[in-house]
Amino acid sequence: MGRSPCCEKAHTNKGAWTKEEDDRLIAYIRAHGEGCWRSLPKAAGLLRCGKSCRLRWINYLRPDLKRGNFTEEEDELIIKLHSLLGNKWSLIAGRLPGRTDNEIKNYWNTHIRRKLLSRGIDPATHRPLNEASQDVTTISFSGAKEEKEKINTNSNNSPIGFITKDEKKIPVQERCPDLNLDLRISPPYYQQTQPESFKTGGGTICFICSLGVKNSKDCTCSTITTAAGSSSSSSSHSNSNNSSGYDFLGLKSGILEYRSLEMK
DNA sequence: AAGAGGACCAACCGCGCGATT
DNA sequence: TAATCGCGCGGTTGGTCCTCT
Repeated sequence: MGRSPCCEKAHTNKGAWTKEEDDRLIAYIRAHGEGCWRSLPKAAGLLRCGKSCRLRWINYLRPDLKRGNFTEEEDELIIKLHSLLGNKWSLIAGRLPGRTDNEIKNYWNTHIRRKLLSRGIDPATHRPLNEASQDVTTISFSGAKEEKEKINTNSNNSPIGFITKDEKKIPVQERCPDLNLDLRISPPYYQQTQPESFKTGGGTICFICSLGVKNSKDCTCSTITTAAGSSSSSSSHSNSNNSSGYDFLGLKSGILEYRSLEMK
């Protein structure tokens, strides 16, 4: 299937953006909103391709971006999410308010990779380095049992650092030892910036909506408040449930089929 | 002071996917 | 049903800054 180039490369600027280009882009998007990236450069008077404009806006110019260093909490959350999702930077970014996929990707490659390596963890598999030679490609809870013996031989290496006292009593380490279906984080950033049409009466939105998916058939906004409020935790290391808990990644509600997730 | 090498990060590139025609 | 469009994603590149020798 053929594919036309995204822009006339001969007549577009490349490389670093100038202040003037930034100003033009910001002014245009303020006036007309995001979208139609293909036609935006011409309309905004920019000699850039649409993709370049989109990237510049999303990664650098968006007003809601959080600049500055990552906090320790963000570090740990990224590690946790990466162990679940692999290199799905956009999904990970969706759970970190004000952070972009590109920023997280860069941060992962420059900081967290080293951090994990220094802990003796393989950044690709989130398993101890001396297990790294095994080809682990799929997250599987049922597989934990089968690997029990293998893993027991490496019990001197603890996984990513989220193990609890209770878990230490049982020398079984799952592939994703911290994959807690009750895992909860604070409500996503989108909740605060959602247009009114995305808010339910109680002000809580579902996972789908939190990712910015509009009018999805999977939207459970109408039921999530009840579900979150009535959920109970069976995990030994879940935090104390509160009624504002968030259905992390939609695992509890079954929106995300975590068993089919694959790690690269 | 200056050069080398590494770290960091903005930006580019190619591809996949869903929507549209 | 196939072709095309437009967008978004993940991988990679290249320029700049920093640190070390």
